[in-house]
Amino acid sequence: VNTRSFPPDAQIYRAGDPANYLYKIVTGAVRTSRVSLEGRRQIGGFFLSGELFGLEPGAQHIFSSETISETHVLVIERTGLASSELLDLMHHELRRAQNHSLLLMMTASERVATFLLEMAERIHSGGEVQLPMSRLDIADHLGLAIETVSRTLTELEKHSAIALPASRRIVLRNPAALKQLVSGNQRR
Amino acid sequence: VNTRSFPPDAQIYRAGDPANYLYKIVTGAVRTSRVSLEGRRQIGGFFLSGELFGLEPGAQHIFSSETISETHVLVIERTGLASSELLDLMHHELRRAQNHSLLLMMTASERVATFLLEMAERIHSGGEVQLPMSRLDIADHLGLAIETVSRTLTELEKHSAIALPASRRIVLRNPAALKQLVSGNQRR
DNA sequence: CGACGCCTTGATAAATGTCAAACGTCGTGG
DNA sequence: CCACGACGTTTGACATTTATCAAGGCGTCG
Repeated sequence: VNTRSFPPDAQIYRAGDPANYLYKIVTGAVRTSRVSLEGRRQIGGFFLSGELFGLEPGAQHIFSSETISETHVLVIERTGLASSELLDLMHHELRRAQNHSLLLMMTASERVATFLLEMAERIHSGGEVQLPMSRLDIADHLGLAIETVSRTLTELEKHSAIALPASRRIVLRNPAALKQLVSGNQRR
Repeated sequence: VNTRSFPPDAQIYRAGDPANYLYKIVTGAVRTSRVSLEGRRQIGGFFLSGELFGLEPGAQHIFSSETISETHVLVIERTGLASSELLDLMHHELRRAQNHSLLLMMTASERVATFLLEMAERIHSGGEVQLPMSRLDIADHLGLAIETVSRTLTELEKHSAIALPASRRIVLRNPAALKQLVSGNQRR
């Protein structure tokens, strides 16, 4: 169990690298990504303080991973983990991937609302979310154009579901409205 | 290790049921599905002869599973599997889920082409695919409207990438063109 | 102050969804 | 044997959503 530090936008591992290590974030934020044949970038997930990433099916990484901000990680040898632990982590990843698929079948505002609620939950900083990632990162995670993400956010602000004191600070003014949006009970 | 048979459109297990068993298809075809809060149906995957399904994160099923045609399965107790086997299966599922996410970020024709190529590979019946599932099933798997799936198929037929001797029989007349489509090198 | 990166906004085009109708196939019953 | 009806599929017209292209604003850091 070793520790390492990375500046912003540094690559921690690349797709194709052997997947021998897991990483636990001490401070900072990380995204995993891959570029499809068509040239589209997919962001598999975002990982925040206290979260674990780097676990992948097979011996090699399919996704690359890059830091978003300056990041300190604990490096954990995969071989040092009991298979029951591995199984648990795999469960978690699988569920994440399945939910991501579901998310990608939603409309733009549903995706954005879902994303915000999830982020708020994971950051648990009382109604206000400080996003580490750029709009483009969010767009590539949600499968939307960056302009659509931006427009959707201002739309949510207009309906006073959220407030945007700064572009990366988001106040969940009305989480219930967001949840309702996710449940699709209202069409606009 | 037991064996069971189901008529078409029978439910094998439901979301929420304890996930104590895996199923190996002897003959037939199965789909796993769930319905989101918004009422959209998502089909997680299709499973064909020889394939294994029913493995899910956690103790309960998240997806339901239904037969598509008459189906015979081998029922396998999860507890009877070595954790290394479980891990392998989980790997496989995880990769499937990740690829599904990628698919859902593609355009309609890319999704359909990808789907056809994958099906052809799994059925390996020499250039011709006999699809067990309905257009609606395909649509709910690809995250498209049924009409879009239908239109895309006739479009592919017009470009003589495929032939449609019957609605559920598809001849891959030009797999290279399909692959090219998937790689996004041509816009229409 | 100025330049750069990121974000937003606007105008327009393209893709996809929705609603509706027609078509084909297949099985049933007259 | 044929007519009918049910169901899945296709096609058409149109509405809506989202992407694309282009410009402008805003904040930060030199």
